[in-house]
Amino acid sequence: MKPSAKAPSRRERPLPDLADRLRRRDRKLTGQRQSILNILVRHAHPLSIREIFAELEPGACDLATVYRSMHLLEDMGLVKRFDFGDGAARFELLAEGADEHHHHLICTRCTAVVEIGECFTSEIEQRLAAQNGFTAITHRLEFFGVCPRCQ
Amino acid sequence: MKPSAKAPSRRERPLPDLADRLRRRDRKLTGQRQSILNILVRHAHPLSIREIFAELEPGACDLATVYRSMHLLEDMGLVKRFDFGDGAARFELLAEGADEHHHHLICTRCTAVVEIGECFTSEIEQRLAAQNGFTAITHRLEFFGVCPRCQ
DNA sequence: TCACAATTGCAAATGATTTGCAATTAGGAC
DNA sequence: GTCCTAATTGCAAATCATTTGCAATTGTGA
Repeated sequence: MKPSAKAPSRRERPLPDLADRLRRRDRKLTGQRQSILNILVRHAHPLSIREIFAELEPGACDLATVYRSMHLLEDMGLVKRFDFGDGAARFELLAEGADEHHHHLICTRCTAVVEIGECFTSEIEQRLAAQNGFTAITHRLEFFGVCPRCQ
Repeated sequence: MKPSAKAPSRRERPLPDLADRLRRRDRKLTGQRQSILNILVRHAHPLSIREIFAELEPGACDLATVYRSMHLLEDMGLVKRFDFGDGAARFELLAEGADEHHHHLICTRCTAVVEIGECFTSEIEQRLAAQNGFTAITHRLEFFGVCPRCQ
């Protein structure tokens, strides 16, 4: 491994309680995890693994470690995974505790993303659950179109 | 190739106008395409490539050909592609001309699929388009949950 | 300062899907 | 029915995203 090759810039510790949340689960606060989170903090939009990896300082973190970290962060509820249908998962940082359920409007040409705060399907979910005997219903909803700049 | 090794059963020509639709585009009505379509006709639910391939008579059609055929059928508007988020595309036959816009309720345990005829997002689409200057808006919406049998 | 589980890098393995290429074939023309 | 040619196919190798085995390394609590 290359432990000390990690961090030039020193503005780590993105989420104030990050260390605690990790510790609570017997996980370690490693340099690579901090680097990844810093990148997520700087971007409001969903990032693909490859985008995250590209922003990491060269040698800061292995690609496999990014994948593993995203799984961990997802399990911990720190990030939310999105699937825009292009074969690559995207991740967005979730604020502490907040549920942050929302959707996206994605440009099919340039992949620009507009966040849509509202969600209009909860009643529908209830009804579907009742009608079909399903439980634990969730949904995935994304909108696609051509953004103003790409028209 | 194994041309004559194709078809034991002889109830081909699934869609009455299939040949015409293909011809119109300078495409050929091959045995493998008929076999694939026959399978789709027999199943009302979205099938993955692997499921389609498994139902083909052994040696009837190469896996690569199934992939290529699904692209062709999709381009021709004969099938609709779905993404349930498990990394494998699914395809469902579309009836002639019909738009058939609909969604699914998928069991996260056994992958059972319930078709949901209604779609409730058109007004929302309109609004999103107007608010964000997007055009050609479409959406992907799937529900997930645990079906009665898996609870 | 220690011990040990958690973590990481690296490389190889997966799994879905695509593609190059030479051989084959469907379908229109004669 | 026979030809001709572009469309199609099988096969194998190539991609791409993601995962995993393993030995070396490092946070962390004691």
